[in-house]
Amino acid sequence: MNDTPPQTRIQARNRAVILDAALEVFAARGFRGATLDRIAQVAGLSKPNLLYYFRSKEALHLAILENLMELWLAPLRALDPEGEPRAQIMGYVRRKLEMSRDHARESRLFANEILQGAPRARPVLEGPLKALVDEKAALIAKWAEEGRIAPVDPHHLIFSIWALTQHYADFEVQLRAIMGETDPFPAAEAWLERVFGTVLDPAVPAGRS
Amino acid sequence: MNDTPPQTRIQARNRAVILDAALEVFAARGFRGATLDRIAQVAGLSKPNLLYYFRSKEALHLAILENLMELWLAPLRALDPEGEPRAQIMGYVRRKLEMSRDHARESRLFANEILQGAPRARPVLEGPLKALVDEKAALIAKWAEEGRIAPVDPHHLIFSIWALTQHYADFEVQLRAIMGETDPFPAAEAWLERVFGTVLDPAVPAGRS
DNA sequence: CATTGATTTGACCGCCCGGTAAAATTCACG
DNA sequence: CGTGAATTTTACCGGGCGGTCAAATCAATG
Repeated sequence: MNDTPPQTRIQARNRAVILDAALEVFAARGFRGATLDRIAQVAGLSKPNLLYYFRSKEALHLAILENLMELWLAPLRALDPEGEPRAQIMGYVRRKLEMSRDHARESRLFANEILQGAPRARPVLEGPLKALVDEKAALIAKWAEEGRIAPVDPHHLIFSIWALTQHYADFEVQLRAIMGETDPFPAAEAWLERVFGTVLDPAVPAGRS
Repeated sequence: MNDTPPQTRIQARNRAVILDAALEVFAARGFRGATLDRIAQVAGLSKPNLLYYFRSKEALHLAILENLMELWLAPLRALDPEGEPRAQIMGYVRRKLEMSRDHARESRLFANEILQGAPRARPVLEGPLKALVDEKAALIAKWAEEGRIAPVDPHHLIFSIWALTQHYADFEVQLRAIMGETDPFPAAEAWLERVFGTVLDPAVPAGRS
């Protein structure tokens, strides 16, 4: 499985620099909108030098995607079947929101990729992502059946967590246009705690008409 | 104000065809990823012919944005200060979800634009959009003070409605990868009714720890 | 310090892109 | 059906794009 056998220090450093620059540019402009010239410029290298480390734009994008998958799936993977259900789900919400705050570029890169039909990420979505989601959805469904959380549609609950947390990274420009310079994350955390806290509370009757 | 004085039938038809094709292509690939050749091809015209109706790619994109603004703001604008608060907000949620179902391309075009820093839509965001949101947020705040809905942060409530509804259009590929071919909208509608129904219910205590 | 492999550079290629010019065609109207 | 305006096409241009190549430079080892 080790397909990067001997790696010099220079290689390690330059690959890292390039991946970071490419993340920046792909996130800000999408795959087609990004140019190798710009990535090379941000990385502080010449374009042919960049292509010495990654044989094509496509390969570079795929390398980023692979690098990111573990980071991206980790918060959901950490949902613990042995833990207290509501605490587990609230923890997931919190971790996802932290992702939006601390890894906004990664979030925007994914958003760009999916918006444009996921031409490169499709296999990951239909493979590992689907498997993980199905597994955790089953867990949440079990918790609901046992009455430890309110009865919910597990898939739509997960989609809601994605939507609400990622929105703060992906649509940041819009939020700032409306809210100004104030950091939205403290209020967002309180709000999301409130939303999912009430909707998961088994003692709360599903909203009256 | 009438800056399109005499418009022939051919002009009306071709402008409409072009705008539709451009919406399709911009939504699927973003501004930089879209090409005039492709838009012309989808519209069934030659590229110079397309440029006879819109003087540049930029102008075409702006025309779409202007066309869309009214459609896009309408659901929020319809929030009626005289209506019953919860019914009004639930109606807004429903209208926005309908937008995602019936105008997915428009949603994705906006998402692309905002994701990439809103270089063209910024004025609209900071102008009319902010004004409308501030107005309606004040209305929601008033309703909350009067105890007619649960106390909420009005801005984050609105952001949540955007995030949850638009997610079904913008991330459709991801949803389908996980859920398969089944239409997600019926379940989505029930779920959103549930979420906002409980979170707005003044009789429901904010979720316990 | 010489040699050899790793790294970097400059010059370049062919293609695609946004856009233009002008000729050719079509249309509306008397 | 003739005429002038509206529309469409053909041919093209300059620049930027992803990518290649061979030469130059650098780094590590004996």
